[in-house]
Formats: sequence, C-alpha cells, structure tokens
Amino acid sequence: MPYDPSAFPPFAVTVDLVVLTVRRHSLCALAVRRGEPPFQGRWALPGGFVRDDEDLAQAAARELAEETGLCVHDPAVPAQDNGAHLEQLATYGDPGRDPRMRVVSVAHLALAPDLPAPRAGGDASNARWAPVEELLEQAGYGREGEPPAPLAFDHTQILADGVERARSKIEYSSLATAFCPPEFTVGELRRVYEAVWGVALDPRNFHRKVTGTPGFLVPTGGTTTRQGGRPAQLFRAGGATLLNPPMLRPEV
Amino acid sequence: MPYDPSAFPPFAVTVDLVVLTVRRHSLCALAVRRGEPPFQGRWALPGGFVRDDEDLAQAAARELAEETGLCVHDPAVPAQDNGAHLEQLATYGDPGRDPRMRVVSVAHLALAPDLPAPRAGGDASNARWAPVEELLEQAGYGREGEPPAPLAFDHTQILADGVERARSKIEYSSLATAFCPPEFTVGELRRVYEAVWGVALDPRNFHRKVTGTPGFLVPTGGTTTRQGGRPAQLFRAGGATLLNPPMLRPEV
DNA sequence: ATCATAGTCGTCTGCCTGACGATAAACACT
DNA sequence: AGTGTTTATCGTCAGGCAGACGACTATGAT
Repeated sequence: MPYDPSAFPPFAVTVDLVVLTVRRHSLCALAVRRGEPPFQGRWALPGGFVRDDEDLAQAAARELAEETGLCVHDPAVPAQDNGAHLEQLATYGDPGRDPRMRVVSVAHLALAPDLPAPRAGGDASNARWAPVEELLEQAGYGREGEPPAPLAFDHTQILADGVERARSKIEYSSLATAFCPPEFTVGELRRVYEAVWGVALDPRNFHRKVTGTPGFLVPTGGTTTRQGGRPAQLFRAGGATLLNPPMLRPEV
Repeated sequence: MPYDPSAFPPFAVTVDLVVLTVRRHSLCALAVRRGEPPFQGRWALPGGFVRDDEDLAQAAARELAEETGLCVHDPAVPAQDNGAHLEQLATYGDPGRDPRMRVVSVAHLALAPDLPAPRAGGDASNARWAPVEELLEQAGYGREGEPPAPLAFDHTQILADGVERARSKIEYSSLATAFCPPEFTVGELRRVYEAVWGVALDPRNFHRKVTGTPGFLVPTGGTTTRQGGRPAQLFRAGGATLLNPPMLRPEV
C-alpha cells in the first residue's frame, strides 16, 4: 500500500513549555492567560503550533524566546551566558485533550535563572511566574480576587511531570546551575536545590559535596557579599554534566 | 482568532517501538524489514500510524501486540504475567525525517522477556531479533549475505536513545525484571544486567545487593537448576519500583 | 570419585554521607 | 570600638555501602 494521505488521520502538533525558575526561594513556573476559547481566561502553559519548516526543538526555542526573551543555551558554546536549558519532556496526545480537534503536544522543559518580569505579547497581566505548588493544587488559584481554577487542558499533568523531571534530574546532573546566573556562590546553588526539592540542606555537607565533585564548579576568583554575611567565593558551572556519585535527595 | 484549520500545518503522527530483550547473553532489539518505499528492503523499528480514537500509549500497545503478540503489563495488576513493560521514550519530528511528508513519531520503549521467534504479519523473514551493537554500528549488517545498511529513517538514533534509557533506568529501578520470566533466579537477573550494560558483575556482590534491597525480590519458595550447578532460589519481582540506593553501573 | 559449574554466605577495607562543632569574615547595631 | 547576626568554610566522627575476594554448598558431567 503506497503513500495515501487518506490512510492516516491528520493531527495538529504543538509544543508546550514548562518554564521553571527559582524566585524568592520557591520554584516557579511560567503561566499565561488564555485569551480565547476553550478555557478562555484560564491560566495555561505557554505553547503554540509547530511550523511547517522547523523541528520540535526549534519550535520550543522559538516559543520560549517569544514568551520570555530567553535564548537557549547551546551546549556547543559553553562560554555562552544567560541561556536557558531546554529539553524535551514528553508527548501528550489523548484524543479529547483539546475539545476542538486532535492535538498532539510535545512538551518541553526549560530551566532559567531568575528573570525580570515576564511578558506575553507585551501584556504583563497575561503572564506570570507562579509557585508550582500553587499551580498544582487541585483547586488552583487565580490572581488576587480571581476564582481559583486549575490550568487549562491537561497542563496540570504536564507541569507535574516537568517538575518531577527537574527534581530528579538535579540529583545526578549539574542541571541546577541552569537556575543560577553565570556566576554564583555555593550558597546560591544550595538555595536552588532547597527550592526545587522543598527541603533544607546542611550547608556544610552541601559545600563539601559540590566543591568536591570534579568538574561541577569552577572558581572564578571573585567573591561576593550579595547574600550578606561573610563573602563567598564565586563559581561558574564546570564542564561536568553527570554527577557521580549523585547528590541524593533526602528521604521524606 | 478562533479555530481555523488553515492556521496550522497538518502532521501525520506515528508510534515507533524500541523492543528490547535479552537473548543468548546479549541485548537484542526487534527489527522489521520494510516492504515498501522509502527505504524498501531495509530494516527498521516496528511502528505505525496512531489511529483517530486511540491515545499514544494505546497505539504503542497495539503495535507491540501486532508485532510480537505481547500484552502490556499493567502496573495495576501486579500478579499479571508475561506482560511487557512499555513507556514513552521521546518524540522525533525533524522536517524531512520522512521524505514523503511531515511525520512526527512518538517513540516508545518496550522491555520483554526472551520470546519465541518474532512474527511480522506471520512472515518470519521480515522480522528478527538483532543484537543492538549490530544495529547501531555505523555500517549496519544485513542477514546472511545481505548488504550492510543502517536502519531506515532516523531509527538508529531512536534505538540508541532507547538503549541508553534502558541502560540507565535499570540502575535505579527494578525494571531489569521486565527482561525476566515470571520466576527467575538471582543469576538470571545478573545476566540481564550484564547483557544490558555489557560488563561482568561480581556474582557475590550482586547477590548481596539485590537480595538486600527490600521489595526488589520476593522468594517463591521454589528452586531451579536450569542453569546448571547448584540449584538456585526462584524469585518474583517485588512491588518496589525504585531502588534506593541505586545499583551503580561500573565505570568505564 | 573427581571435576566443573553455579549459588550463597562472610570478611575486610575504603569511600561517602549525615550530624554537628568550630572558626572566619562581612554587616548592623549600640 | 564592641557586640550580635548572618553566611561561608573547614574539620571530625560514626555508620552504611560497595568492591575485592575467600570459603563453602549443591548439583550434573566424566
């Protein structure tokens, strides 16, 4: 049976983004307000259709730039700064996940340092950083005075999967540095782990672990006192991407 | 802008399967011969179009059953036997990965115990279990006398990603039991690890590790001598899915 | 009977981690 | 200037786990 367009059903393919950052000691995700049905007025993950001539990673990078202005960090250019980490997360394709038509969404996970205010088409009221616990709660929350509502479509599930991916991946990779500015202290990195995992870590053991793992951190020579207290050494992310042995998440 | 079918390009969506098993001490993948262009006559991963009314996991399970006769093991029915493990792997959507049209393929990873001969539409010459190193080699191999050729489309990449997923996932989960029959010995489980990782493991340390991890193995009371030597205790897979601490792959 | 094979139990040593004491270097008060 | 607070950093110690490897057991093959 040769190529026959009628032999398969047509799908729309989108990319949705779980964009995570750490703000004020808590893990936050980017949410945008839907301006059109279905789920008009509800919060959702940013995303959009994949264009005819781009691959999935390009589509995700484009959407990320449109929503946040972030460039994607290219692993081939390790000196590049301020780039976000972007990776494919999973694909969601239940019939009926979009009431309009059959849509398959290839979700991506992006990790970014703390950013200035988000923008969605320049309209700040239609985009926000929200703590993930807030977005994941069954009831959901709106902004001040808005009715609580969960995220549109199956985006609560996608967000949960993205958060779990981030939580487990910083255990055995140096990915947590993607949440940090180009130069950072051990304490700032520890606060990233604490925010992502929602636990408190011992500063002394954490310091020993991260400075003792070859290739994880590279001292830049500078120091900073922006956190108060004794000045701390500044580091850049080293070349190592896999931590062996891993940094173990404390039990329960 | 309301729903407008012309606003997005139409895609075909397929599922492709990386089906892995362990045969004769080596990790093997299922390959099927393509009967039509493009890549006619070349080996490829099994797969097919997602139907209008099924979700992605259903489509993958259906393809798996069509190609191998395997049922998917439902985690909700732990007593079920002979079921394969199935999980989503990643999605591949480069424009041009299929010369006919824009196809997005949601690859799935299936792990199965050693099986009788494969069947592809009943024709055994069009399906085979091939060692993964053979399929992944740049040049590729055909069967006896056939010209070497790599897998069709981007299936070499998909297979490589699936193999790497399996290799890393048996480190920290009990997934290796999916390669074993319902009842198995510690030695058989060790040979699974050795085949998947391509290394030799110390039988004594391995025995201590797996029998000492609570919930990993449950003794059935029986013994077997099918491997020769002293009779070995038989086990079933226990309920634990996450191994903590993990089983570490030896370096290099 | 002897050997080969595979399974199972122990021992020892070194590494890593968690718990936690102690010191250092900044800033904010008074 | 002194005192307290905050954060960073170094050190110590005990317990757990993994790698290396010795020893013994129970089967089938010769």
